[in-house]
Amino acid sequence: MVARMHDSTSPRKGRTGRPRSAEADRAILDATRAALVDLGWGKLTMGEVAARAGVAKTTLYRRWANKNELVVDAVAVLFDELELPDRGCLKSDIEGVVLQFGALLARPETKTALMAVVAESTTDNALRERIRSAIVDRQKRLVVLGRERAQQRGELPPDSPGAEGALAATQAVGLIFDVIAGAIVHRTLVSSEPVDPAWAHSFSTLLLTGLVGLG
Amino acid sequence: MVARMHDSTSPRKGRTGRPRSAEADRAILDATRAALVDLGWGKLTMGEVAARAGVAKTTLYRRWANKNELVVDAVAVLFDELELPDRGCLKSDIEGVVLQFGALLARPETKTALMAVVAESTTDNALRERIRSAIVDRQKRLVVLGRERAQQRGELPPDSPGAEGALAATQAVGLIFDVIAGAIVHRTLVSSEPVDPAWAHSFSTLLLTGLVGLG
Amino acid sequence: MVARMHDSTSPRKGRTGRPRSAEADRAILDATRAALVDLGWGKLTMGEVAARAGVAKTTLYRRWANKNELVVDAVAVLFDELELPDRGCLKSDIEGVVLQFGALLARPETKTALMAVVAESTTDNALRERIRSAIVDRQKRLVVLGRERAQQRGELPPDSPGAEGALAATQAVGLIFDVIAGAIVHRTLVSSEPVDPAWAHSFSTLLLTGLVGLG
Amino acid sequence: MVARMHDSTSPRKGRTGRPRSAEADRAILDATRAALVDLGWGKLTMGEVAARAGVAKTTLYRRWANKNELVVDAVAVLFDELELPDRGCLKSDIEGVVLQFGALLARPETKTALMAVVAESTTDNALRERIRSAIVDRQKRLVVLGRERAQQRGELPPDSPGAEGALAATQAVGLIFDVIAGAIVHRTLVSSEPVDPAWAHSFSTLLLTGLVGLG
DNA sequence: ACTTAATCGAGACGGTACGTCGCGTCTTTAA
DNA sequence: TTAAAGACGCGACGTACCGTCTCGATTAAGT
Repeated sequence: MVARMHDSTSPRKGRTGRPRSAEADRAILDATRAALVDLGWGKLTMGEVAARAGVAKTTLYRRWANKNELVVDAVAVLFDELELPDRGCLKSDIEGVVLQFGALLARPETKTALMAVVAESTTDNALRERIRSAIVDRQKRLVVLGRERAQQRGELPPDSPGAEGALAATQAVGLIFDVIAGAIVHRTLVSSEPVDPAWAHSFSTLLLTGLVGLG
Repeated sequence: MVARMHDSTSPRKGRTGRPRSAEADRAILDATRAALVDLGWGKLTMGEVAARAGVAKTTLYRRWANKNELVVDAVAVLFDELELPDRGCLKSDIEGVVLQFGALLARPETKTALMAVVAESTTDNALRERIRSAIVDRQKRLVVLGRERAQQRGELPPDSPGAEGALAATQAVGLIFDVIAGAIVHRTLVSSEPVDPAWAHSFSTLLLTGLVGLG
Repeated sequence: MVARMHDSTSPRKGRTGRPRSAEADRAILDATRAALVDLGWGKLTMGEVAARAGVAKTTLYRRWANKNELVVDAVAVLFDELELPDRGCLKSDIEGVVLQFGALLARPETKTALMAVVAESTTDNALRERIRSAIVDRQKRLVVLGRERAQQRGELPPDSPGAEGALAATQAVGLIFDVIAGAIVHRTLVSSEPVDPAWAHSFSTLLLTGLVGLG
Repeated sequence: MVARMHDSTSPRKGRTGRPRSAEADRAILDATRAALVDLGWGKLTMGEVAARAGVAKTTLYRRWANKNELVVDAVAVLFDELELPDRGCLKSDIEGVVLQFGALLARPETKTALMAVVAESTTDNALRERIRSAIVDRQKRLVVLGRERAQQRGELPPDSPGAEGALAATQAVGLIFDVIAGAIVHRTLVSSEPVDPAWAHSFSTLLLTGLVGLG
């Protein structure tokens, strides 16, 4: 189910009949997020979402094919709030974004939704692709940006020139992203301990100087 | 559901009544893993597991309260196969365990089951606790062991003496575990790229020497 | 369970939503009767009825709260086939209806179902009420009709005028109904002997002339 | 299952091993009657009876093969209390026994148990036979006795002599028994109205003088 | 006293049916 | 044509009892 059933931007010109309610769209997505917080993924039902949104089940299915699609759309927007403020040095930049991401994952709807859709994606390639494009890849910009800033400051060596260097840089971005996002997610969801300033400090130290520097 | 319904280690001394069948335990867990491979998390049903195990559904529910608890126990044992072979230096040891863990997560039953139960655990504290005790905490041994070995070899500084030092060491183990496990899980399940020797090399380099060394 | 879950007579005017399928109603009641013949009360299951009716189990439960209620409704209609043909004199009329009722109770589905629901009704007031309204009270018409006819023929004295007379008539109908129905049921189900013309003759003689006349 | 699994009168001579507990027998039958009152036939479970009797389920099944057998044994004794006191005339004798039987059937355990086993017997011939021998036929003595008394008093004509007359007398007893017992059972369990002196009077009048005499 | 063996309680076992819940679809009336 | 309402077929759920089967612990009668 890659093809969207739903595109609120198309005005559906030249069509007859009663138009779809834009308000229903908003109410459904809001209800989905709220229900996710209250019930979690497993207890979330389409009927419940419809009831909370004051809408018939038919109206949901007219827009989204199933629970996964609905939830991905409902939560994708939540991840766009991450930013990389310039705190003057690479270490501070890292700590800042780590704390932001940690705070985001501490919120119940974010935590629940992210894990649920990722879990579902292990058996649904289309869903995995959708998550990557809608959520994950968009956040790699933070790593790219932080890296560029650090190179300009001289905290990191510049990329090697040429195609090889570009490839190495891409791979480095991927690696760093997996390490940062993975560590935060694992600490929050598996170890279930908080991503607080002390941990952010330890983590950024490890990331910058390695195990030897950790002491 | 804090109290365990199931504890195969206690021999139930002095208790009356017919004892639980140890063979049923084993058959159920085997059937769960097999069904997980064939059907995936979403299609896995208690009835199917019972049928495959040649056991009544009641027998499952007598031991596990629901699908999540059962799958955690069924999958937990898979993680016990991880080892830390002595490859002579810290870097090689890390690469070895990273590759092992990566291979484990590449198997469908591990991947799908682990993500699903972690997702459910975001709204189920008892389940989270069970995951931690049955899976996560038991694997921290690998980090502890690798650290000790490296200290004996002189690759890492020894722990500071006294209570403070012990605390710092515990925190360091937790941090390192979150970083290693988090990175592997994230690469496998979110980025959906393989944990191969090249990546293991890059990752262990980053972990040992930090971003500067990655250059 | 005083409120009816099921009322096929109300056309639900002005209500919204998909209406209940009248065909499903019929199919379910037919299937219930057929299954009753094949399986008997004890082996009759809701799932079996649903399967025979080509209907989902939920559809049964949407209409009837349990097996008893369903069977009462399924069997009630069978009693409507009883008639009081005009055979010219009271005694013949009685013999006719006695034989009809005896034949009805000889059929397996009637016998097994009636006794089972009556047995359940000893501890279920709602069920007893349903039996009375769906089966018993509707057949009192036969007694009322037979009595009127006999009065018109002069075989029985007319009702006394006034309220007292009406009350006495009502009580007489109740008494006669208990005697006739009770005797037939008892002979069939407890004594397990047939209601044949000879017995019908003896019984109607007893009923008309009393023990002295039986001599 | 006509053969008894259980015979408390045999001392089991010459057998070794622990003897059966006579107290358990009594406790089980008492518990069965009590549970029948509280729960009714449908909700009565072997486990419940065992728990109330302070006995293991095994102990029940060692003595009775199933619920039916147990309940028949538990309730048969209740019907032996009926008597036919000599009140001087046939009509009074009838009213007396009608009221006795009515009072017996008004008690919850009697009512429930009788209907339950009769219902079950519609699909179990052995059970029907057991009921007839243990309960029904034993009460026909009341009709025989009352008839003889009335004949001695000259209220009823004597039996015709010879084999034919004996047959006729047997059939008359059967008919009268079905009418009396049937009417009382029907009024109590189906019409669910009380068998009080007024009704007993009307009924005995009908029985003696027939419909014409009923007025 | 010591064996022998049937009984006891407790409770796990393989089954069957239960009545409920959520899914995603279909069918109605109203706007 | 869409909307709300709600019935539909389907399939899994988790529970309740069934009647059977181990268990270890009693409890006599026969040695």
